[in-house]
Amino acid sequence: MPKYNPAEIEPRWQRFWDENKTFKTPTEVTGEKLYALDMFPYPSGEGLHVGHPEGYTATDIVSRHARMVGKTVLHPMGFDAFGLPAEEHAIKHNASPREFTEKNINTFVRQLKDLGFSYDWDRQISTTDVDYFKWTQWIFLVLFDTWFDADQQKGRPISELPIPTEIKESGEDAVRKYQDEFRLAFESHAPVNWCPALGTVLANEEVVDGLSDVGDHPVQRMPLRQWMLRITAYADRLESDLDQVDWPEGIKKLQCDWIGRSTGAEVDFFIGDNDQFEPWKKTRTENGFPRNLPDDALRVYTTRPDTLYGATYMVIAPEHGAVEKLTTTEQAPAVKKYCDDAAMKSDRDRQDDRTKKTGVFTGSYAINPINGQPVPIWVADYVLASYGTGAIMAVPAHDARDFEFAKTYDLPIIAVVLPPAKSEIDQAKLMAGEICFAGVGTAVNSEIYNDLPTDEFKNKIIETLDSAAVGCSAVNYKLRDWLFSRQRFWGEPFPILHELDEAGNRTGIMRPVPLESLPVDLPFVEDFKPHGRPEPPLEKADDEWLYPVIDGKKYKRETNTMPQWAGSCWYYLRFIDPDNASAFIDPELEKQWMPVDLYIGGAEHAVLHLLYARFWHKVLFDRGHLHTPEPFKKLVNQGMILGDVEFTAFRDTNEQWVSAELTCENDERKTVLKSTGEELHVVKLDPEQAEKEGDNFVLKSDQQIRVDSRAYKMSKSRGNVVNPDVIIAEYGADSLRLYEMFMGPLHQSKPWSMAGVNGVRNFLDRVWRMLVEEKAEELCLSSAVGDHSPTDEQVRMLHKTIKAVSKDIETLGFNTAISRMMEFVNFFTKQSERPKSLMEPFILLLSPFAPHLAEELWKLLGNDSSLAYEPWPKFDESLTVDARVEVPIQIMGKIKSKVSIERGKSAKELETIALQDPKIATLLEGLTVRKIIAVPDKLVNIVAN
RNA sequence: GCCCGAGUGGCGGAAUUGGCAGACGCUCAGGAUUUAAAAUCCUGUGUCCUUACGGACGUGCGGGUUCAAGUCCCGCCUCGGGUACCA
Repeated sequence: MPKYNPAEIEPRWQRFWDENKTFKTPTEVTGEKLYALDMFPYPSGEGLHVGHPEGYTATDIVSRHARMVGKTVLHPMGFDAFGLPAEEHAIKHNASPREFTEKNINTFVRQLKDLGFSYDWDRQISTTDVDYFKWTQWIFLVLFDTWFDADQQKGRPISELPIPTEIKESGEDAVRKYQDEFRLAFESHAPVNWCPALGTVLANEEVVDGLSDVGDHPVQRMPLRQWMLRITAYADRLESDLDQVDWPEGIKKLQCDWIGRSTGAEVDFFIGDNDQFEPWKKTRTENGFPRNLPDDALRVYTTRPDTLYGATYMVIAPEHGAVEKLTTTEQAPAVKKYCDDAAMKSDRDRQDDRTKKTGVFTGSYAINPINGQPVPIWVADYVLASYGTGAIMAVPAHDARDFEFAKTYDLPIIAVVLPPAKSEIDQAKLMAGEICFAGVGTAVNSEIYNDLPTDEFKNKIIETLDSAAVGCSAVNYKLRDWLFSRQRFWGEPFPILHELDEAGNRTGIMRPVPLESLPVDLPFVEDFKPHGRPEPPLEKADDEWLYPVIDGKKYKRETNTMPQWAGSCWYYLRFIDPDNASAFIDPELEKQWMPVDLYIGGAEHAVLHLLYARFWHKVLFDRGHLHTPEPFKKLVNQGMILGDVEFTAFRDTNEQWVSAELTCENDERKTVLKSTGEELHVVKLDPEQAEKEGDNFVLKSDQQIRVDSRAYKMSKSRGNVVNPDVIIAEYGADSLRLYEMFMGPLHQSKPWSMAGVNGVRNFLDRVWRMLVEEKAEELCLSSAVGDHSPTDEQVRMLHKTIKAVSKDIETLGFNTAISRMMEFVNFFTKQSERPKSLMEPFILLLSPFAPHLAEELWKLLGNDSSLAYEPWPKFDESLTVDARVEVPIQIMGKIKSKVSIERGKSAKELETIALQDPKIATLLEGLTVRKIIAVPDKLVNIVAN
């Protein structure tokens, strides 16, 4: 009994593809190329999750389709394998992170092959391969060798950096140190996330709400020598080049917001005696606006220079360099205490305190350059040292934070912007300082600028400030430079040597490891357990590794390692030329294949990975190593696959049911009674126990009790994780692929449903039976399939299907493509004659979606080679439309009748046909026809009363 | 708070430029086949009224534009995601 048996078919075809290298990338691109890329996975110990194959199936369908339309396809897969979990595992089990990682990669490869993806496995790479990270280190050295020329907006070799004469005269070391200040990769003393409980430093992404992602321990900020990458230099290009790519608008916006470009002005407030203000202004006008701020002024950044007349006080960050200088002796103890407290505060505490504003008066005043008014200077932690100039002019009438602060400390509030007339803001309250208005409007209380609209005012006042040399227009970004080092073992070592003096101390001179000495491999380290101090584990390497001697000089290797992002910043380039031993990529191949045409992955990488990769790409582009300014032409984010829908009900301590709308979640994520906070039992219901009542679900046994119905994110703790291995074993890989595509639109998140998997399996069974004689002893074609000449109707069915499926693959509308194929099968299983000439093209249509089954049936239809490169079926437009159409006839927009007519009737003819329709004629009796709208082949609407 | 995204049957979801709401699948019900079951095949399945013929209502809510609105405009509500003192 030859039943559809994926467990037998699928491994057989996977072996066939493997042995015949069916999906090996051609060495030459002929005709059009397609580079279809998945965001490569982190090979976790848990193995593949059903979320992975969603995007992978999508790119696989696109790739398989592209091969059939004659494109040359690059479709690779690799692994982003550095990272904390492997290191943690190694510490716990006293094992090697490399072995653990390799084991996990093997599992992933096995699982991916089980799904029948058409990857070119000869190009498999892992970021942990020594041959791979050799080039990651090389790219780091490119960054190290590059400075950003702001005038040309371009990264250039450090050797081209203009050196001031006085530096040049001070000798070679001075020049090297000067250059070091401009490199895109540079050292700095930055605060890091130090977690005392875990005894380790954490990456930002491992800190959630000021607590460690693992174990919820508090995290402190402490300064440490770190490597930084000057991504801020590329902020403008990273923002403006988004115009060149075909990405979802939402993702572009996320990146823009993350870059956070804002325009405004820097303004200097004079610090000194009142009678010195006029002379100061005069000197300024004469000497111009100083690039480096002199001691006699406090510089602020504002996006609203138009509110300068409303600045009633100033605030500097507790970490601001001028705090001490500005603090009067009288205020010194209070200010010192405040700043010390702020430094001690963990991020968590700062978050908790965010709602209430605190601060302390320094005792000094600054003079507003526009009106000569003295304003008090405060210190407060709601101003960040790391943004703008670390100081602000506070305009409480027009900024919510300043308003709150002014109310707390009873500072004056002066309104200087009137809201537009149609606004609902209460003007009287605004003028009285009772409310705050942050929008735009027209100026008031601003002397000669009164009545100017905000925008005009801004431009005018920047001009004024500029000509008086007390301010200038300025741009700021939320984007910070990228903290690029980690104090971990399992990452790429930096290819940097620090020169040591006789005593073994760093001289401050750095030397890149030369290309011929790359890669710098990870040394053997006995034990990389955290030891309570934030020193990198590589400090424990033996002296031979740690202290190389070159040309008689002793060096110490850099012992920080790169973050996990490093390897994923350029892997898409290496896939093009994975075995190149002499370069990171062959320039000719790069020209052939770049950019990536389609890039699919999760939205969790919308900002960081995509921004970092674009940054590296631009640096490599500037330095002439690449020919495209952007790496990823089209980007699609797949939605999240949630667990099966769950029904939950709640019981109180007396075992009484509590209706869902009376409950809420408390801070500890426990479900409690809204009114009393009493903790409730959460009861998972069988779907049978719930039923729909109005807009909600209720208990069948007590319809007064509302229950919760929703799908949750899959998680181990919730126990709703679906393992792809299990689905493949039970339904087959083709069913899993098809189901994940059939669930809904690719970009949308959607709940898993086992019944749905069964549904698509049913469809594949029907495909099988459409062609296979199930009752026969041996595998053979169904008697219905043969060399019949097809009927018109059958031909139309095929051509309609080809058209729809082809279009849907192009727009990535896989769910509707599948439903069209279902319609085809539903139609033909009812036909007693199924012409082979129509069955063959159908199998080709199905093949990108369910490749194993398609290959099997293709062979059964008498073909002896793989269908992977068969030409994609073509359709004839004229054969996709029916000769007759059914046209609804409406009266006043309501359908009253339908007529079947020949396609292509004119509006005039339609009108006549509609009025002659007996049913319509009866209904129109006694009514006056006012107007008839007839849309050919669509509908007729009669307006009558 | 702010910024995105989404609300369509019991469920997942379909619906070129406004033009037959509910394609396709699941679920459920009935029937055929079968000694029986599984499998398969057929029929039905938005809500309400009606014995029926048929009719009324219906795309989160309230308004509007239009011959015609799931689709366009205005005002809300709910859910999901992101982000958080960025001046």
